[in-house]
Amino acid sequence: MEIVNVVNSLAALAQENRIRVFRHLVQAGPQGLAAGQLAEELGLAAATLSFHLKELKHAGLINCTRKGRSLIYAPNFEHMQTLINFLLENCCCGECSS
Amino acid sequence: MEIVNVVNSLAALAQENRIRVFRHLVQAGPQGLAAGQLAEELGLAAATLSFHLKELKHAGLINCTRKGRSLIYAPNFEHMQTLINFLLENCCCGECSS
DNA sequence: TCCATATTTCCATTATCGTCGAATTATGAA
DNA sequence: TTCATAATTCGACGATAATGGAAATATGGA
Repeated sequence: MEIVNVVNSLAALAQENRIRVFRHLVQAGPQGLAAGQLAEELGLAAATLSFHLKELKHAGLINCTRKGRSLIYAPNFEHMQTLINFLLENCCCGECSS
Repeated sequence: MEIVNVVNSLAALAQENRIRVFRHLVQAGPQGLAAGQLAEELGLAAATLSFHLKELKHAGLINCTRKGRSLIYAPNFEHMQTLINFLLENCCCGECSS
């Protein structure tokens, strides 16, 4: 993973509504959730949620598939794993081996 | 760690110059580096670096001690470990055990 | 085709971020 | 005390982010 991707991924997660969205999707699991359901459950305006979903998707943290009229969003666990590995790899210096 | 601290820490790292500063400090190790030395080695204006150091310090990612006229900055490895543990704890769902 | 639903894009507004020169504060040495 | 060095704070600027109403796009059903 390039450093610019790391910065983008961290920036995507470094916003309260987006981290709520992401964790909600993590809790929902691999089968994902529709955008509308997310908007209702998190109390976000559709346009606002769409903006944040785009950010998370652009960073590679979530995937999107269509199911009928709905767009289903789910976490990209592999990307998250890569991001965490990068942080562990560069920040741990022995003292903080996991 | 509170979620607001997580957001603050991620936001602090989600900026190219700040991640450069942080990783430079990580590489320098626990003995740390003076602000002026950091500024020179990273090619940053003193005021700019000071701004970023304040952000990192406020997030708890680095510590600061005075040594004569110089202020020495060093990574806070414990904080980093806590942050990584939070991410692992909340995002891993079995698929991505480290 | 026409309509309803789901979501995104567009737009404007407000707030915050990143930058750096200049001024200020803090420390140490003569 | 006076000066030099180290770093921060101040001030201003341009750039980007966050928000949500309104309009546009996409899909499916009648």
